[in-house]
Amino acid sequence: MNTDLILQNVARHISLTEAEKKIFLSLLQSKTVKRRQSHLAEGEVCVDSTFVVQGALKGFTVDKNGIEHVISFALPGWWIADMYSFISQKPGTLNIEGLVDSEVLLLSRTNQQKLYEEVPKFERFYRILVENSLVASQQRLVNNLSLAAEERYLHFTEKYPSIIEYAPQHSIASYLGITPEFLSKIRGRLARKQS
Amino acid sequence: MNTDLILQNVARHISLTEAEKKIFLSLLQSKTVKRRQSHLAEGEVCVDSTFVVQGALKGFTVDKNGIEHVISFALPGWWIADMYSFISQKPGTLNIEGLVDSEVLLLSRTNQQKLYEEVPKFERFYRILVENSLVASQQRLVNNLSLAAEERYLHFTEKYPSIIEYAPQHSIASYLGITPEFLSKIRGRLARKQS
DNA sequence: CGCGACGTTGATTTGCCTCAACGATTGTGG
DNA sequence: CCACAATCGTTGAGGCAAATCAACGTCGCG
Repeated sequence: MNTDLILQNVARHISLTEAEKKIFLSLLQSKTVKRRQSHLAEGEVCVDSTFVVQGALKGFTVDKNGIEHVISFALPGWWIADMYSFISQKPGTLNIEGLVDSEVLLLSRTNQQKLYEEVPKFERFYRILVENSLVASQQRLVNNLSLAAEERYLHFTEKYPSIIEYAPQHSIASYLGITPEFLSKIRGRLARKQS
Repeated sequence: MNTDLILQNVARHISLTEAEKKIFLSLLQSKTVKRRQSHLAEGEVCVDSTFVVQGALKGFTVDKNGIEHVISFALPGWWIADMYSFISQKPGTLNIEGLVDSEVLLLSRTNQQKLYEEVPKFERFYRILVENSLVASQQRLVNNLSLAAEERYLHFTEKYPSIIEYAPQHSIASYLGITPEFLSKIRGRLARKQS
């Protein structure tokens, strides 16, 4: 189990003694998620919060017409979960699967609660984590409401250049809220402009 | 200062002793925000997290074409802030103003930090609060990506019937991500269908 | 009263979608 | 190691949901 990245991630917001680190790590479970393999499926309860050590995942919902809507990507150092389901421990609507073969660490809801009790500092850690997610989510909302598709794409490539290396183009289109065909046309236009 | 509602709000997630309640309340400040009065303006640092006791507020950004985009409403019992600015204490992009004459309570960032130190339970309280906001924000993203304007409007009226009593129609249109004209047409269509 | 904010309605335009066809890769079973 | 299917991106023609623009009626308020 490669724990460097996650300890580093935690250390950005709270500092732990060696004993606390040990407790934390003992509550984690490691897993590999292969490319295209489902890690969480719609209708299941999201038992674990997932930390990506290596590789890349995507989280998405499927609407009544069978269309995928990518809600989030997760790269090394990022957390991903169906927050609604994870918090309520009721069946959720999110699917999570590997974009490439990946290494992840799991913290179950039960273990998270244990962690809060044994090392209360983690309340702060997760508060900050969730605060940052909220800021990002709201920013994305604003972008979707106020920018045209082409601008959203340019923002995206600037903000998350590394995702482009992992995610197929149609997943990026889905994340941006447009069809793959239309993203292709945007890219064509931009490439022509460039030259 | 009417503190019943906010103590009730806190009690939903953590329980406080009388002494802790006293500390908490001593860190709050009360204020009235009149209809159409700005409570927070773009470019300012969001010093306070705002709890609505009575009335209603809206939070919105203004894009480069001068178009308002309503990010959130806040009714009695709800919190509102420019999360990005509040957390980082850097100038933000959100505007907040009264939809009607309102009573609010303010918790400044400094006092919040004090609160975390003096009553660590509040770390948990705000974690849960932010978790719920995040779930709502993500759900809204999904809706915007997967539903047509009419469906979004129907969802909205079902989920937030009370907002309709306070917010003018063009603010609701903005929240839904459509123009006021188009919302008017949707409502016309629905009314005709109804009868 | 008269002005500004608000909602409505219609004509026209447009950003993005749908559908369909096609090449280039990838991967998989025989 | 090859044939074949599946996945992925591209391109074009046509269509639709929602935007834009403009005109108008109503209401509340200084």
